[in-house]
Amino acid sequence: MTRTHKPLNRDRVLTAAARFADRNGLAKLSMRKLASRLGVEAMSLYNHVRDKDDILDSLVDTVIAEIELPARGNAWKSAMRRRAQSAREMFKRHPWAMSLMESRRNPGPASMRYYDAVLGCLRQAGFSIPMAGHVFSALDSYIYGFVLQEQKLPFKTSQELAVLGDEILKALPMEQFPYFHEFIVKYALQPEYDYGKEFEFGLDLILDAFETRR
Amino acid sequence: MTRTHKPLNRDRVLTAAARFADRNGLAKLSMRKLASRLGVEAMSLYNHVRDKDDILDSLVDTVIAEIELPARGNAWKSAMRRRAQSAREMFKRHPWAMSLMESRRNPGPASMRYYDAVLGCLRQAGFSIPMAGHVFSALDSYIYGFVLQEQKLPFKTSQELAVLGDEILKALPMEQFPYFHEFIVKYALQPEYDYGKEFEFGLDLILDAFETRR
DNA sequence: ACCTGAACACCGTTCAAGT
DNA sequence: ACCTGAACACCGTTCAAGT
Repeated sequence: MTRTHKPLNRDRVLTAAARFADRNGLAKLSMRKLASRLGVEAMSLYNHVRDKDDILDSLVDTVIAEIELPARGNAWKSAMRRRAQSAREMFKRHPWAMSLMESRRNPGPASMRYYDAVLGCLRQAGFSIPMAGHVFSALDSYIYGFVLQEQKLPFKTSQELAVLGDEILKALPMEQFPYFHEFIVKYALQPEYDYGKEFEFGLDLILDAFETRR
Repeated sequence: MTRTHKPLNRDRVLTAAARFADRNGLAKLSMRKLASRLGVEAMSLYNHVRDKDDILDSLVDTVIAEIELPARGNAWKSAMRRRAQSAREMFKRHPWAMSLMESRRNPGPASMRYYDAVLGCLRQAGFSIPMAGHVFSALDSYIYGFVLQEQKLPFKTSQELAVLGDEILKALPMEQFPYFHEFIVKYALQPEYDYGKEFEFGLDLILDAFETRR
């Protein structure tokens, strides 16, 4: 509305874009709306970023920079566990980041620092180069895949799940889906069930399996 | 162009949508273009599907139906390995499916059959309900995450990688990224390197780890 | 150097009107 | 029952014109 007199720059555009996505979701982010957030017309943005893809590519790198790098000298397992948790928390703060990582394939400087730090931690822990590649691939696949599944769940808490319970069971006749039905009734609908806890289980399973192959 | 005289129906709309996405990518799929593919105006589609979201939700289910279900009575490990490979092949045929799975959270009938078959295989192999949940979560996280990473690579073959090699190394100064640089030069740029092979390694690692916990 | 108005080539969707 | 023209409220992006 009222003209801001601060000069616009690339960084202000990018942080505004991230804030907008945090609040409204990636789908609603448009050049026009982003510009109006900044008190400017859409066309002005093109003085500071190449195009919308440029913004999206940069957002990926910004978000990767938020992942805690493995600390030097820490035991490899706890360093990897911390990094996995940190990545998962980042995706919780920025749910739009997952869909973005998928489509963007131009790694920025933060991504490269991240790759280097992880490989360095593993190499110093005594893994061979190929084995470090195996650990990296398996761990990152697990982390990304878990977050993806977690985000796909139609509920966030066990309370939300309980509310959905009846509806779910109606769509899930026991004769047709005996095992799925059993799983939901006897396990997932119990108050102590929390899908989020699965994360640690699979993570430690993979870490332990690699410890024996170090 | 020339009017088709076959009557339009929901199924024809959906298969046309899948074909269009296979050929042109999901980003280019619009109601208008899809309609013109079917020899019709965009507005006609709304007689057969609720809206574009309806099409996308249904595509997810269609694509899940292409994943081979674990065969009854097979050993659980080979059944799970086959299903993992089958899922990965499906994502190769339909690269757009991954980004779709992420945003859609309404499981259709094929998804439910899939969940039931996997849980059934694990239960019959002697896993407890919670342990079956662990296996399912860890395995699916790994599969989805791996496919996601594989799709993110900017190259498909080791030849493509070799072509990119110089460019990659230019962006990867050894002083700044010693471990990443080492990894690329000594390992990933070797002609026998194939990221796709990592899939089996991590998959078997997880399967073996669960075998000892059965 | 930075911003903008007008324009272009697109979107998804609604609705009244046609057959 | 199915299809369509016109319309509405949007998109990303270019370009010449303004300061």
